[in-house]
Amino acid sequence: MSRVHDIADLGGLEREILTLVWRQESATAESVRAELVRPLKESTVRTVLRRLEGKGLLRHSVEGRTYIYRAAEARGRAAARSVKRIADWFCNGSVEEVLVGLVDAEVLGRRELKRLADRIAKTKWRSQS
Amino acid sequence: MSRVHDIADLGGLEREILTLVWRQESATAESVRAELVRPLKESTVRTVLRRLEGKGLLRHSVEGRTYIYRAAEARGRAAARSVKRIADWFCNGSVEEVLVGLVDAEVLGRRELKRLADRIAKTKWRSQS
DNA sequence: CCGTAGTGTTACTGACTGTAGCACTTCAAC
DNA sequence: GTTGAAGTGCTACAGTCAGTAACACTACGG
Repeated sequence: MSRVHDIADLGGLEREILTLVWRQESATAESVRAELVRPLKESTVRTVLRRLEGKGLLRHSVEGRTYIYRAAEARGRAAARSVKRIADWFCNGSVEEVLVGLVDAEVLGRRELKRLADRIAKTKWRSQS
Repeated sequence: MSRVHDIADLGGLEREILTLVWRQESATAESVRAELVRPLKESTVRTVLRRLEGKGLLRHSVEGRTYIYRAAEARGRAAARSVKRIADWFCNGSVEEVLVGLVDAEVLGRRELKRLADRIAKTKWRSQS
C-alpha cells in the first residue's frame, strides 16, 4: 500500500486537488474545498485527499483535530518522474528523444528552446560546482 | 469519436501493442501477436488494435483482406505531446520547470544534460536555417 | 450533556481495460 | 457451388478505479 503512483494517472478531480495543495503549500479539506470551482461536499474532498495520500502523493500531519495536508514531492520533481516514465515506456528511456519530439512537434518554440538550453547550462553549473 | 488520446493513458496491453507497432513500422494482427510475450488470442489483439485506432493512435490500410496498421504519429512526437500535457497540467505549461525537475531528481545526469543541450542547439540550427 | 467540526468507513455508479467468443464475409480449392 | 480457412466486426463479461457522497463515530467547547 502507499506505493507512489504517477501523477499522470490521476483522475481529473484528483489532479485538480493535488494542484491546489501544491499551490497552497499546506492545505486542509476545507481550504481545498473553498477553492474548488464545482461545489463538492466536504466528505468528497476528504475522500480524494485520503486517496492521494494512499497513492503516496500527499502526507498529512495533525493539528488539533484537523489534518494538514502537504505534497510529498515538489511539483517539478513529480512531473519529472512522470516524464521519465514516458521516456522509459516509449523511447527506451531516452529523454533526449522526447525533447527532440517536443521540438519536432513545435510544442517548443525557438525562444523557449534557447531559454531551456541556457537554463540547462546554468543548472549544470550549479550542480557541478 | 476518434479523438486523439494520450499515450500515457493507455493500459498495459495497449501500450505494449502500440510499442510493437512502432517497432514493426507496419503491423498486422498476426505480426503483433507473434511478438507478444503472453499467449493471447488473435481476437484479443485485434480488439486492442481497433481500440488504439479509435483513440487516434493507429491507422490502418487494407491489403487484400488484411489490415495493415501503422502508427499515426512518430514515437517521439506522441511522447512529446504527453510531456506537454504534464507541463500544462502541473507546471503551467512550462517545460522548463519539468526539465529542471528532471535534473533536480537526478533522473538526468550531467552527461545526458550536456548531450541534451547540444542536441537542442543542433535542432535549433536545423529548424532555423 | 449536547452540538459541532472533524474524521474513517462504506457504497453506488459509470468508465475503461483485459480478454475472448461468435457470427459474418470472402477467396480459393475441390 | 459448396466448403474451409483466414480475416473481420460485434458483443460481452469481469475487474479496477474515479467521482461522488451518506453516515456513523469521536472529541472538544460551552
